[in-house]
Amino acid sequence: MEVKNIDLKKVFESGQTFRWSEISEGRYVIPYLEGACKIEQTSRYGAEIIEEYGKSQDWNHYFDLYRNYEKMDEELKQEYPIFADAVNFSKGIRILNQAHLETLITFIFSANNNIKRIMNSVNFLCTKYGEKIYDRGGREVHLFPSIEVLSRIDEEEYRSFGAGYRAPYLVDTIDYIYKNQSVFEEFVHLGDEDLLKALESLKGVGPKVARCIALFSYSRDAMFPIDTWIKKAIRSEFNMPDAKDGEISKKVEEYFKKYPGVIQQYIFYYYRFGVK
DNA sequence: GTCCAGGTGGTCA
DNA sequence: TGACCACATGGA
Repeated sequence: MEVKNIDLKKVFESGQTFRWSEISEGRYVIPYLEGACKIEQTSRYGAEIIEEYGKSQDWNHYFDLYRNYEKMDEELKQEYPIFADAVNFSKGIRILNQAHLETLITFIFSANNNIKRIMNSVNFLCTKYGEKIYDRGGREVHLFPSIEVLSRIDEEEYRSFGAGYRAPYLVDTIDYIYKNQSVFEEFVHLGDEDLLKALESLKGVGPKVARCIALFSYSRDAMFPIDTWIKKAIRSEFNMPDAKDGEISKKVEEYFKKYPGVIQQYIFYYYRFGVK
C-alpha cells in the first residue's frame, strides 16, 4: 500500500508519536492497536507499506490519508506567509490518528520531558508488558499494553520506566480509565471544549497534553498545543520576547484560524529541528 | 555546577 | 482567575 506525501524520518522525529522503531535506514515498524505495519521510504516523499501483521488495521485512517497535504501546504503558506519557511521545512509530516489509550499514557510521560527519554520510557513499558506479535521473519513487536495490564502496574514500577514524578499521575489516571472503560468511546462524541475539559480532569493531563491527545488521537484539527518550542516560535515571530503564557495563548487563538493543528505541528518541527 | 525537555498539580493571594 | 514553585531524570 502506498502512502503519499510523507517523510517517515520527519514523522518519526516529530514528537507526535513515541512508538515507531527504525529497523534500518528509511524503514520503520509501527504498532497500532492490535496490529503493526512495516513501512519503507521509497522516494523523496513517497512510502510503501511492505508488510502488515497482527490484526488488520485501517492504515488510511492512521496516516490521515483522507486529507490532501499538498493542497493544505499551499493554503497554509498563503494564510501564514511568515511561517512559509516552517511549512517548507516540515514538508512530509502528516498528523497521525493514533490509539486513544496509547496517546493518553504516552503524553502523560511527555510532560516536561524530552522526546528521546519519552521514547525510552514508553519502550520499556511496552517491551515488558505489551503483547507480542511477529512479522514474516519472526521479528517480534510489542503492542501497547491493555488497560487491564496497565492497571496492575504500581507506582514504583512506573518510576523504574523513568516516569519520575509523573508515576502517581499514571497510576491515578489508569485506575480511573480501568474503572470507566467506556470513556474513550464517549470522548469521541464530545465537542472540542467538552473533550478538553474531560481530558484535563485526568491526573497528569493539563491544557497542553489535552490538546495533543485531542489532535493526535481524536482528529481535532482546531487544537494548537503550546509547548516550550511553540512559545519560542511565537515570541520570536511576533516580536514579543517577554510575552507571558496568557498573552501567547491569546495571540495563538486569534491568529491561527486555518488548519491550526497542522501548522502547529509544522512550526514545532521547524523550531525544534530547523535552524534558528 | 546550571539549564532544558512536546508541563502539571498544589497553594496562595 | 493568575503567579509562583516543586517535581524525576538524563543530556548538553
